[in-house]
Amino acid sequence: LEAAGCRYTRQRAAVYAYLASVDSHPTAEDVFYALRNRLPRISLATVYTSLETLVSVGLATRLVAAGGAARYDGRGERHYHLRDEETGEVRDLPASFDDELLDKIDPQLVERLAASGFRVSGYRLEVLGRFER
Amino acid sequence: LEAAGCRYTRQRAAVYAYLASVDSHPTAEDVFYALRNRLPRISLATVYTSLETLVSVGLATRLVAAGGAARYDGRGERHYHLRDEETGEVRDLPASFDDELLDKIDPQLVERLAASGFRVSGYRLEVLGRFER
DNA sequence: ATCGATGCAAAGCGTTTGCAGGGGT
DNA sequence: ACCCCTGCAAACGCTTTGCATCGAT
Repeated sequence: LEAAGCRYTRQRAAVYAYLASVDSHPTAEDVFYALRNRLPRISLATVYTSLETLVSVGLATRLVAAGGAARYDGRGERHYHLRDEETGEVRDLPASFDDELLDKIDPQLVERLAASGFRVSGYRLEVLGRFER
Repeated sequence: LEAAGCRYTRQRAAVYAYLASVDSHPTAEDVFYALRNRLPRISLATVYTSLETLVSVGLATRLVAAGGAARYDGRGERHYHLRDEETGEVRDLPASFDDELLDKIDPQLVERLAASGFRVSGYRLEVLGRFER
């Protein structure tokens, strides 16, 4: 925390501790309600800013770029996407879609997931980076 | 359009035609402004509902589930995710992260993208489906 | 004629911001 | 003591909804 060059505060520490202790990928609101027991006066705005602080120093990741607008795609064939991490811009990735990619990660993945209660219907792959210029 | 069991309207047809004609992955607002020339009385709400109609009958895809809340992850190691397409719930995928997956799609992908002006910094893979019960 | 779709405006939800006061260094 | 962070509330941006009207079938 302080090692990452950010000031220690009770709230930030609590947000970080909670986030590191669960694997449920909570929303800001989830974190807020989880912390209210121990820190009754914490505000939702603080949770938001703390989370973004943690992301900016690399101690957390944001899984969905909510807040931006939804983007739509009218092309029939499935394909991968390039996403500019700074602007949110999306373009198509010029490469063919691989229906067997999940099998290449693990040949039994889909079956194992089914056995654990997750019915797979597809996957989505985004290459992250930056469009230059 | 009608083949998919949805009523033909000028607005829907225009939204669909525009979406199919571009590869820019427009936002609802982008579509709205693009159509205003031809359909000056179209409303933004109609564009939103038309887009969702197209998605529901499979003629379009929504690339980002904006509107939902952002989800955060405090775990250090990179990993894949499972996403419930109906609830938005996210869990970790129990499989090791493959740093070379992009190379398995195309060994020269990263270089080719660099040559075309996209600097790759990573990728994100989500397995889509449904948590049962 | 029917019933779903449109257009408008207002509400809704998640997120960010302005500002005054508090706490970490 | 300094300055950043917090808490509150209000603003914000994107999306959805209620309702009366319109239009495709």
